[in-house]
Amino acid sequence: MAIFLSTYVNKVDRKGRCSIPAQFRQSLAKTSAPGTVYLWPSLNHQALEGADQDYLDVLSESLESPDLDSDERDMIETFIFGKLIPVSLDTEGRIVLPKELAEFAGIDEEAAFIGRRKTFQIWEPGALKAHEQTLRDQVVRKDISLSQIVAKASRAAANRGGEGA
Amino acid sequence: MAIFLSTYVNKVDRKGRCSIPAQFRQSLAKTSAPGTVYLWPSLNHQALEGADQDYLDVLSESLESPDLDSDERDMIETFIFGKLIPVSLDTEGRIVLPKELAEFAGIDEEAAFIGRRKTFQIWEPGALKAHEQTLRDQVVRKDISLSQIVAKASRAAANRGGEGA
DNA sequence: AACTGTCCCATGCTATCCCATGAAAGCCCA
DNA sequence: TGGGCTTTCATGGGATAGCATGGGACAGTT
Repeated sequence: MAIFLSTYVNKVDRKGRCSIPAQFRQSLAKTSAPGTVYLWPSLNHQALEGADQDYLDVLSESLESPDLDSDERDMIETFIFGKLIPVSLDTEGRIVLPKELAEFAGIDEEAAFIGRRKTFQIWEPGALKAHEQTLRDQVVRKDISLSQIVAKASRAAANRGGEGA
Repeated sequence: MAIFLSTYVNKVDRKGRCSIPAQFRQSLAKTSAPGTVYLWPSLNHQALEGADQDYLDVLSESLESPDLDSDERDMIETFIFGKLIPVSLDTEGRIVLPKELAEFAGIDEEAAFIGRRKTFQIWEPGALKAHEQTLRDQVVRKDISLSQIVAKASRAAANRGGEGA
């Protein structure tokens, strides 16, 4: 599965085309479908989410879980798989941003790709900046620190008995 | 088995014909009956459900399971298999929407195809929009996020005895 | 002979492919 | 260490093929 890191801002031309950052492409190259990325509107932000085939396979499998209530399943089927658009890269490594997705995210001339490990997001750069500011305020207000989070997670994993991912 | 993704809105001409989205057709091409789709009225919505031959085979087989109580079996046999209409694609990849089904879903000039992985739905576009709005409100109210659902599902899978994805 | 449903052909639009250009970054050699 | 060279990328435009859509012809049916 591809890993996406860092942030890149690329232009969107008037055909709606946009280069996938070279780093992302290198990561995609090792997946089962190197020439395709999957895009969908984010559930929680005015932004797009993206992932590779392998990630979606995992997601698809987790939907088979009987522990999910049918509301949640219906929602995911409608909002993720129903909105999912497979987009293929051209020989230059570009994708065409589907119109409705670009509109949803308010993307016009530029698109900010932000890596989020197994997935990435695509934002209108201004909206991303605003969003980051909001998050940063929360960090300050809640006094969050990285080492604290790591400590908390590993303590919880230990309590579960050790097989946590 | 074919996988259906994304949403497409196509016109219905005055003969009742309607193009199956090209992506759906490509997916159908790999199934055991590429030129046929099966349609039936949805149990839960004013919409149509569709699938390929292979999916129905699986469904049919699962009806043989002794774990199913007879009410459920009866319901599926009556409302799915009893209402099922096989529809064949013409050389342009179009189907004719059976009148009673189009009426049931309130489809007149346009039809929205929404992929749901192994099946798809056909909605009157306005009705679909309303339905999506309802679901989106639920997402906000319940504060649902995708990563949360994936985490929940994979944790459940681990507890069932697997070693976690 | 009229009607319904199927098949085939025509058309315009949109998306996909291919080639060209310019800038930036890395590399090599002096 | 610095300058020039090469390669990689991002970006742009034009040509081409695929697709959605519409109309007409033909055949089967009643």
